[in-house]
Amino acid sequence: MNEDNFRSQMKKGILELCVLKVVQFQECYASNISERLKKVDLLVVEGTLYPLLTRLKNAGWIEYRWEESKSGPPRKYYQITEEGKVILKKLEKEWDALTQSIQSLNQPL
Amino acid sequence: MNEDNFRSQMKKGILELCVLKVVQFQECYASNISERLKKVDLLVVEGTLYPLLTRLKNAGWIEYRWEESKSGPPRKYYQITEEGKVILKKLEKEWDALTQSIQSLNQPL
DNA sequence: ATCTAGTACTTGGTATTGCAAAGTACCAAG
DNA sequence: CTTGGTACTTTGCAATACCAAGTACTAGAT
Repeated sequence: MNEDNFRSQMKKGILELCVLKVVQFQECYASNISERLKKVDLLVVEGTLYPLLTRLKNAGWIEYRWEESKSGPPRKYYQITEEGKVILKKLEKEWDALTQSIQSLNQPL
Repeated sequence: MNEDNFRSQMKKGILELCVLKVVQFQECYASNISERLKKVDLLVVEGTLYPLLTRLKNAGWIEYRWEESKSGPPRKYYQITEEGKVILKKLEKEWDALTQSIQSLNQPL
């Protein structure tokens, strides 16, 4: 056990929430999302982000359209679906509840 | 992907923090910890808690002493170590930073 | 004494998922 | 046509939460 890996471990399971939060406002492709998360010190590497986006898409929470790029191959621009918006609200509630729970452990019994 | 498992997924990686928070105040054995976490809806089952306690002990963040019990086998009473207290402070800072990061995703760009 | 129930701890297997690394594919500039 | 940049994909590994079964000890009932 190593505290240096702790942030990475903590991220497990909340990255879905973070990605949904990012794409809820506007269409993004992977690099947009990656940059946005990087700005808030939630670095996600390709090997994590792309499979995650695929899982979210297969779950029907996000969808994408192809768009040509001037500088390279076409990009998948993701947007949140109506179902995704519902899920996002649920996940945000769960997140708030979790932070409350942990907060409550700051005092004995 | 299924939102019902989300809370379980979110817990990944933060249970160490929760257990350290619980044992920082007083010696506990596994059932004490389990009950405390259950009260704040952070249910942890045996198969998760016991290996977790072993990992924390092997990392030197907690230690235990045996104590006889009137109703059953002896119990391992865990307490936090000095090193554990240092780690706990670090993890709490990481946790605060993480919640700040996620909070900041609640508005566009 | 032996059996049963309750408690405490341990162990083996599975599924999930973040990550590293390698691979594929497309485009533009030299 | 080669090189470099960008975008997406795939494979394998490691960590770990969970489930399920198992071990071990004590106390009380039969």
